[in-house]
Amino acid sequence: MNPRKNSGGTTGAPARRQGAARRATASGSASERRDHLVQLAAELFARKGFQATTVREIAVEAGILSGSLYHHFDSKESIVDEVLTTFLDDLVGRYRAVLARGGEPREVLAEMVRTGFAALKPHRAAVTVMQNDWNYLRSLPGDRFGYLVKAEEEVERMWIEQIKRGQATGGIRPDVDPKLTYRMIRDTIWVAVRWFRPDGRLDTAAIAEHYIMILFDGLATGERSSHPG
Amino acid sequence: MNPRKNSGGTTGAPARRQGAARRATASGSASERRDHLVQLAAELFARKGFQATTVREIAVEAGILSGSLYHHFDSKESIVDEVLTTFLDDLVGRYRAVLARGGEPREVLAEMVRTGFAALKPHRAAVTVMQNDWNYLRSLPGDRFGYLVKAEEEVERMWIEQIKRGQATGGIRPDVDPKLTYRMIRDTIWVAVRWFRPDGRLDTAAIAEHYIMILFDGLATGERSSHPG
DNA sequence: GTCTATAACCGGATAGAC
DNA sequence: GTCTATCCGGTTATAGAC
Repeated sequence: MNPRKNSGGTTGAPARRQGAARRATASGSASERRDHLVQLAAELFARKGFQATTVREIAVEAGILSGSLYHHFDSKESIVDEVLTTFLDDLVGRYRAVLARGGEPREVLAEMVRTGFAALKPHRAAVTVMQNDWNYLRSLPGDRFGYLVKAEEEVERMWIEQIKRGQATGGIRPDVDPKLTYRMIRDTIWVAVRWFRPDGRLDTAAIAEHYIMILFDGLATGERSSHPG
Repeated sequence: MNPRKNSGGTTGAPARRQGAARRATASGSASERRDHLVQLAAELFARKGFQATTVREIAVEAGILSGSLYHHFDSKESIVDEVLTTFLDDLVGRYRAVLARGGEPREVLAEMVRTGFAALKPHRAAVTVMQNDWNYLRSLPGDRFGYLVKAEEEVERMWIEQIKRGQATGGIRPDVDPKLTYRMIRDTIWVAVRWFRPDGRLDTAAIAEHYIMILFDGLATGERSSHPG
């Protein structure tokens, strides 16, 4: 069996690339070819949805026939698996780096917001797939995509810890619910992939600063607690 | 042809129920039956996604066979069409009512936020379908779902007008981008359907007030412009 | 590494009996 | 209004030639 094939099953993200001691072959390595195929598939999954994208379409996009795809991948699922894992590994790594740098909770949170928005551009397709097809992929028999939940839980702990730390040390107002606040921040970042355009009026950095401004200082002018309700 | 069937095509939402002069039949009217089927289908669409839900599953849920469904509906698409239209008609009507009451822009915006969150409970399935399958449905040939865009555009104009009015009259800070701000508010509301549970710790009213607090006053303690960055 | 050919299956939709 | 029976096309995946 081709060692690069993802046999999936019960193994989570950590076990995935045991064959990943990829020799750097002369040029146009097999792993580059594979990554290219994954990228093509990701774009199609993002545009049409995972289920609505056929392996034939992926193959046509790559200039081969559908049967040939199975030389590279076990199944259609293993392709989307690789799309999502690549994104999550990168994101979690970046969050860890932000936390490792330390600092005031409010600064750390702002930096995490910037990290999230910054991921929209390089991982646009993967984020879209995660947004649209997360429910479906999780519902598949077996826990092939259980690592999605594991990664989400780790990220949630990171955010909530900073929010609570900010409340304890005084930078964050104590009367907000940490978990609810985390969810709203998270959702606001990732759902932006629906309207964000790389060539649009605002880049992800500008969007991040705009959101950080509203998130910390609010929309209202004048004194606090002057909002209606 | 059965007048209750939605032949879809180019007609938008307003033209839909020309046959809707439903006689109130004795009991368990045909329209009630139909609405029940739509509701069952909506739950399945929300849980598994539109494409992953088969007409056979919908039929089984209703205790009939798949062929029998076609006595009530033209197609699977016409079912999801009805799910979304019912929701959008209700939502747009409620927004219009809020605007008709008038008031300070900040009060109006807060009331619109409350209106959105309040819709999560009665329209949970429809909102989920809109979130997950909007892209796919829009991509279908023909503009069968063009009314989705029309309704979204009307709602966008409503929000942005209030934000701009607030900036002009002084209640909303002038240095935020109205369109960007609208998108973030909109997304924060609707994406909450992913984690909102009707029997959970917080009801939609509490979630709305929590969000309104952060949205207008911000997360930070102390003076303005003290945020990092 | 790709192609040809095809297996095995499942999807939406229809026609007509009852 | 529902059932029976079925059509027809599309889907993933496989086997073996080149």
